Amino acid sequence: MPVHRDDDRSSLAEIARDAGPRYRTATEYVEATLRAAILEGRIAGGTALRQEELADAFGVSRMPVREALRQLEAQALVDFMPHRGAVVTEISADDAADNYAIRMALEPAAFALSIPALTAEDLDRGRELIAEMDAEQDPVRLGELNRRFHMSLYARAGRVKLLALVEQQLAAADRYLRFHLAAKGRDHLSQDEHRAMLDAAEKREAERAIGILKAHLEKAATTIDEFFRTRDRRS
Amino acid sequence: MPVHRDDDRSSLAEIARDAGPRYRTATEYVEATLRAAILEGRIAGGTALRQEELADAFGVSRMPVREALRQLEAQALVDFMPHRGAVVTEISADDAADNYAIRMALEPAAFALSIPALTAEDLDRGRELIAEMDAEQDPVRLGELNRRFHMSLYARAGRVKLLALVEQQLAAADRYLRFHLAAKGRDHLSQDEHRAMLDAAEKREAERAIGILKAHLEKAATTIDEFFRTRDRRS
DNA sequence: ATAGCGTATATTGGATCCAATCAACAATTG
DNA sequence: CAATTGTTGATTGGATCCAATATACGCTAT
Repeated sequence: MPVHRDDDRSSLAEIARDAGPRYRTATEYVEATLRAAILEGRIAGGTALRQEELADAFGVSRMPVREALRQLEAQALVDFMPHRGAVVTEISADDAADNYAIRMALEPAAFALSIPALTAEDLDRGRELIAEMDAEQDPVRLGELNRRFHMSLYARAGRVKLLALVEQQLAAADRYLRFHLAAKGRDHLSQDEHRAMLDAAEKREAERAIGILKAHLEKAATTIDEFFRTRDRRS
Repeated sequence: MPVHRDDDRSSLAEIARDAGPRYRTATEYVEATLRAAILEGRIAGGTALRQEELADAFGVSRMPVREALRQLEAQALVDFMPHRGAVVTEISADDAADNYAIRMALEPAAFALSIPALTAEDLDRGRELIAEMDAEQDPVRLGELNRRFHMSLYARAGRVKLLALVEQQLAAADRYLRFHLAAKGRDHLSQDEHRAMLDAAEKREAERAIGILKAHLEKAATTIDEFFRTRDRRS
């Protein structure tokens, strides 16, 4: 009988972890992959999602595709029309405004709850993420880093559902990141404000930190709104 | 050939409307019915939802049931465990706190956007709903009226996704209404505050209106939290 | 010529069937 | 006797098949 040393458990855990996320069901796999593709802008708004086509592409039958589409519908990433199928929801100036209205309501609330309980580790993680963003070129990775930075600020809010909602809205905002980069250029991603938020949070100056966050979001909302306005005027 | 008079259209529209919501797919039907049952507290948290059982009860096959459960999962009303099935999410003091944290972030924001644009019709509708609530005994109907009253205040916010999210959270709050009524008794449902909010909104005193709303939500959150604390202490 | 109606085809919605997985219990081994 | 390993029954996940519906096109009648 083999002795159960602690080493066994930890090395096994490492091996399992390095194997990467393993989808336990086909539905899970399709849903996660499709969602990422939509959020990263690899599937444009308005695209019709044919069940059979997706099934072939993913190497599964139509059924897990259908269940995945249902979940994406509930996340407002696809529109379902009975007997007409699923269509990737369109993005627009109006939708962006909605997204920012929601974020401007939720994120300051989460930040306020989190600030008093933030640890040194949280703040360090935030600083690391800022540094990574400075070096990153790929817009998709940039979006992920930005999302994780914001979440690191809210990590100690202690309200799981609130945080889940915030994360979902942050992910939805990724669909607009490309426009933000197109309008502003990649160096000007408000890293100063990110640093200022961290600084204020570290000093537990909640009012100031939240004020910067609000201004940060407001600015981003304005940038994207202007981008859409000038673009739509051209057509 | 029959002449198309305007009367035809209006009377037909009436008939169709009176016929009630007609579900175009079995999935829609199952999803709406199940969601209502969960939110109204007719299915307790922790209940395992067997697919075959539900299929028999609704007179459909397991497939529309599965798709409906997927959507409810995305709405955080059921928990899915691979190969173990769906379970109605548990309610708790913590979950209630989450729900109120989200509502306290979203609803004041929606109210602020809506107040300047509220019409006389909106305000009248609000008054009607308050009157109906005074007369209503059934807690389920009471929850629906309360939800519709709040939504009438936010109706002109002009942000569809924000409003959809608010409505979803208001519906989720219905699961706690029974506790609220148990703790406070049905006459004391803060109708004074409802009236005060309407009054302030009518006079376009945004600050005051929003202040009352925040206090209103805070009070409700405290009531439910106390209820859970005393109940859990008994066990 | 055009509005309305009927038909054909593609696509989705739903049902049934089979395979995979989990939980509980029995058996076995040290 | 305890812990692990098979084994069995119930339940979910996935595949295939059939039915229902929407869109496009062609036809007819005024």
